[in-house]
Formats: sequence, structure tokens, C-alpha cells
Amino acid sequence: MLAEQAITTADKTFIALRGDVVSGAIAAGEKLNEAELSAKYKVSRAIIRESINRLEAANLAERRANVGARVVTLSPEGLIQLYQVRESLEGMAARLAAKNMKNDEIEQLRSLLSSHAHQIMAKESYYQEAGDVDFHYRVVLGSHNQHLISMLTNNIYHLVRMYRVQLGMAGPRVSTAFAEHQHIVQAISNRDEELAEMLMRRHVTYSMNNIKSKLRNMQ
Amino acid sequence: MLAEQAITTADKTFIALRGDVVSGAIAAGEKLNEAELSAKYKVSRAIIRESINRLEAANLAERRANVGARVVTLSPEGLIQLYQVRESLEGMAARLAAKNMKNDEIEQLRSLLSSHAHQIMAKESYYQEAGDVDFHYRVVLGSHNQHLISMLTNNIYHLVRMYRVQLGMAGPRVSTAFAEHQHIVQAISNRDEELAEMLMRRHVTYSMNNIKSKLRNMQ
DNA sequence: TTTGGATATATTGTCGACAATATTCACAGG
DNA sequence: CCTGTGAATATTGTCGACAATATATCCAAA
Repeated sequence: MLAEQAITTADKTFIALRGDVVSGAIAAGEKLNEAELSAKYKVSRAIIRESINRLEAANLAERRANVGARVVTLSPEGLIQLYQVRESLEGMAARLAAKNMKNDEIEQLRSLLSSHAHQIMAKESYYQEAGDVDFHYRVVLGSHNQHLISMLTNNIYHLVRMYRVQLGMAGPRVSTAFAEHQHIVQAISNRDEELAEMLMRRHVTYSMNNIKSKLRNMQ
Repeated sequence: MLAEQAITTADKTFIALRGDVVSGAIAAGEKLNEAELSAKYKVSRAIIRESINRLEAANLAERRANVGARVVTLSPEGLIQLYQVRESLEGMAARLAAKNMKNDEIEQLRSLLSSHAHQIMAKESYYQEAGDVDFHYRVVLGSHNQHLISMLTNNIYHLVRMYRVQLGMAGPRVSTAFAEHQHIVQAISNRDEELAEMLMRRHVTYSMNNIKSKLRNMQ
């Protein structure tokens, strides 16, 4: 995972606030009172305002003029729409990765997968979600497309994580997902753009269907 | 086109600043000095800072901590990457439009196209780019996917427009693009998601190739 | 002349106060 | 008891000032 280096206190505050939102420490739908947060994080209101603006840009909060901001409310419909965008963008990322990744990048991706294989066999299951994140992140970087990278890492992924954390579903369907990862890497390695995109899109779709069925079982 | 209703002065300032950046009144690569802009737009630096932050979120400016922000620099490579994202997102939008648009929405889209046909026959060529924007915008709205709509209208389209305006290429390849629009609407009307996505992706790709060839001819 | 460092300047980052708007509460009239 | 109106309160929007950082300038030493 990328180590975001926070330079200014505004950066640090934003990252802290985003963490609290994603983890649910600040609940979905909750009001973001500027004075309150200012006291909580021990920074001025200006910093809090900037952080809230960035939350809004990341689709994690919604602000109404002269009224205030709230953490976004999670819904099954929102999850579906999010995964539709993710399918589209990550599909393109896989296509571009097949086109643009250097051979040594692909080699690193392979070794990442094999280390995951060992972890799975050793039943170190707590590493699974991190592994999944790592894999997708590596492919997205492999696209060498700055817009794609920025959209996925700064927006989509945090929102995806907020859904997963708050709906209480960690690291699902490990073994099948792992096989899908292998097929994707194979397509990238073969420079088969068409197949890489198709496999990634299906992989994302399967993942969404898995979450949807879990949602149904919870009710 | 959506009438963005600016409530606060920060909103108005952001929209004005964004307009100046997209139109080239503030040149690509130019430094965004906060004090200067504060005087120019007659608002406090806080407002300017917020506007610059929003420009950055819209990928129209880049900020470095303690150094300042600059308007993004346009490059052929950047244009290509932008259109790759656009292809991906608008393709998905067309697919979802085929799935989700109401019958009366489709009817409105049809009548929009026929009015364009009349304008083209009447050689009202200055309406062409606006027409193209209208069409794409309508399809994106038809996806009924808030994330897609937000990403395209708040980010991608302004950047696309900046490229077009600053590279001096207005409303290209009208007649062929119009035929492509018709085919897309037909696919949406037939509820053929697969075809709608494919046609839109090709349409965007053709459009990019057209721009690229113009770029080559200019040098 | 060039280079290195210290000082001066310019620019961004952060803060607290005031203004404008929205919300809440009390009270009067029906 | 309900409803509407106006005052009181809370919250967001905007501003100018000060602090921290980066950049430019100048001078001295090689």
C-alpha cells in the first residue's frame, strides 16, 4: 500500500478524519460539526473545513450550503453503483496493465501472488484482505494511467473499504478470488488486453455478488 | 447542460476560476498565486484557497505543500490517458443507460438527435459542440448512477473541454459523429447493453483519434 | 568569476473573530 | 391543544492577521 506522506497538519487531519469515517468511528449519516471536530482533533476550524471539503471530493461526505456536512449514508443501491464504476475502471486498468506493465513489474506481481499462495496454505487468513488490496493496487499502478490511479486510490477504494468495514465483511472468498487473480496475471503476462479486461471485470462482478448475498443473509 | 447553482461566494469564485482555467485565460502551467487571485476576484484568500483545492480535486490544478498550486500542464500523453478513462466510464454509462433509462427519457434523447439533424442540415455549425456535449450528458444521466454522473460531469468533462479549447479544436467530425450517436441511441432503445457499451467506447476512441491526428497536423 | 551561506523577501499554512444564515424555543392567538 | 410568529441560539461562511516555510538576494571567501 502507498504510504501517504502527510506534510501539513491539514493533510494529517484529513487522513485521521477519513480513517474515522471509513472505520465507522464516525457513523454513516452522522453530522460533521465543525466546532466539535475542531476540538476533537485540536486544530482550527479552517483545517476542519478543508478536511471536510476533501471528504466531500472523495464521496465520503455530503455538504449543503449553510447547513453543514454529513457522512454519506450507505445503501445496497449505493454499493451496486460503486461496484459498477469499479468494474469499469479496474477493467480498463487491467487492459492497460497488459499493455504497459514492464516485464519486471509483471514478475513482481507474480511473486506477490505466490507469497499469497503460501499464506493461504499456512492459513494466515488475516492477511487475506490486505493481499487482495495489494493485488488490485499493483494492477492499477501497472496501468501507468494517472487519472485511473488517482480515481481508484483516492476515491473508490476508500468508499469500498467503508462499505466492507461497516457491513462487517472482511476478506471473503479467498481461494476462488486467488484463482481469479492468477488468471488475470496470466492474461497480463500474455499481453492479452482484451482478456485481462474481461477477467478483471468478472472478478469485480463476482466480488460484488458475493457481498450482495452476504447482505441478504444478514437481514 | 446542468445549471450549477452557486450559493456561496466560494461556489461562485470556484466556478469563475474554473472557467478561466478551462478557457485558458489563466494559462496551462501557470502559477496560482493566492494573494493575486484574491485581489483579482475580490474575495479573501480563504475563498481562493478553497477554490484551488476544488480545482485540484477536479484534476485541473496541482498543489505542492508550502510551494503552491499550478494549472495542470497539457500534454498529448495526458490527453490519451484522459480519453482512456472517458472511454471506460462512458462505455459503462451507455451500458447502464440501456438498462435503466425510462422510455420517455429515450424518447427525449431521440428528439434531441433529430433536432441536431435539422441543425446540421441547416449548417448551424456553431451548435455542434454544444450538441455533442448535450448528447453525452444525456446518456450519462440515463445511467442513473450517481458516481458515474459525478465523475464525468465534475471532473472529466471540464478537463476534456480545457484540452479542446486550448488546443483550438471546436466541434470536429460532425456528420460521422452524428451517425454514431444514432447507432448508440438505437442500441439503448433496443435495451442491448452489450452493444451500447461497445458503440460508445468506439465512438470515444474515434473522437480521440481525430484529436490526435489534428494534434499531429498542428506541429 | 564562482560558490556557499546568511539575510531579506515573498508565499503558503494556520488561527481566532466577526458576519450571515439556519435552527430551536418560547409565547401568543386561535 | 395546535399553529404560527418572532426572538434567541447554534452553526456555517467569510475575513484579516500572524506563523511557518520556501525562494530570492547579497556578500564574502576561494
